[in-house]
Amino acid sequence: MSNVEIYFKGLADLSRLRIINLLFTGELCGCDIQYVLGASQSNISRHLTYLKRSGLVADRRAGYRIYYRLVRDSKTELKSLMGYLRLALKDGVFATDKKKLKQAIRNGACSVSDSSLVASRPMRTMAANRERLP
Amino acid sequence: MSNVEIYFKGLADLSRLRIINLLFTGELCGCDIQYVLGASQSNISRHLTYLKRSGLVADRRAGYRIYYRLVRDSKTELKSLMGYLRLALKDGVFATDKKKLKQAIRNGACSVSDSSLVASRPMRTMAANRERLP
DNA sequence: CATGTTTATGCTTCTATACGCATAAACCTT
DNA sequence: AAGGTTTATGCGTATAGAAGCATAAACATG
Repeated sequence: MSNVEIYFKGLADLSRLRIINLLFTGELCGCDIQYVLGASQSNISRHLTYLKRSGLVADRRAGYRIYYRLVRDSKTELKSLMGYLRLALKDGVFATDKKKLKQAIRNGACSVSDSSLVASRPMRTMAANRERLP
Repeated sequence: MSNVEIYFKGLADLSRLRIINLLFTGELCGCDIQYVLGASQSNISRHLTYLKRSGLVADRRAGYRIYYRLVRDSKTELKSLMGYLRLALKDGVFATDKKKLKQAIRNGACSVSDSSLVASRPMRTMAANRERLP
């Protein structure tokens, strides 16, 4: 399959677009993504696997967490696609998702975009996320 | 569904990407698209319907032919997406498809990008297309 | 009106994918 | 080693999309 086709197949799903939208904020661990989307753990995991397979998302392990991020490819092609996404993901669910994420981070979610802050911030667990649920 | 999602679902298919690629050349009628992709008529028709529903392609009728074209939306968002596509669709099938199309047009396919040429060019039918097939 | 050209659609089949549930796997802390 | 947190995966099911075949619909010309 051509890159283009792979990218589009990866992006042709609302949940995955919502994840991409969140990742524009910075690196996130799976549990925070799960919290914002309000979906099941296996669901989120599968979508993240799909996005990795498509070459749009990369990850790194840190302890028992895995942090996901948008790939920073230097190729013009991918940059252009990301540029479009940044433009296009802004209304509706995408906006409310971002608000929800920021709120969660203020309340001490596990993810931080600036990894130098990790040590100085309280570590919140998934249980803590669950407590934030309505 | 958000626009983004609709666009990506519309583009998450190789045949439809190949069609978009051809339409960058200009307006095309269904039979020439069919000839280049080498697919069945109903197949092409369905993909074109899908692309129209997604808001990526527009059409106009001229006699018993229908000419399809990329939408020329002034919104930055869609322009950005089209910009990406123009960048990304260039290798592999996309390149050979374009060659095949140009060849077909030289040989007198029904489609012309410049409608002012219509009168002065011989009208070729789908039967003519079939004759060009191997 | 009869015939030919192009496009659309109803129907069926096949495949891909999304989701939930349960369980495994990787890693941590104590 | 034991128990807790996060992530991955196997399995079954439901749904969406893609393709082929036949047929209808829209339009033209003679």
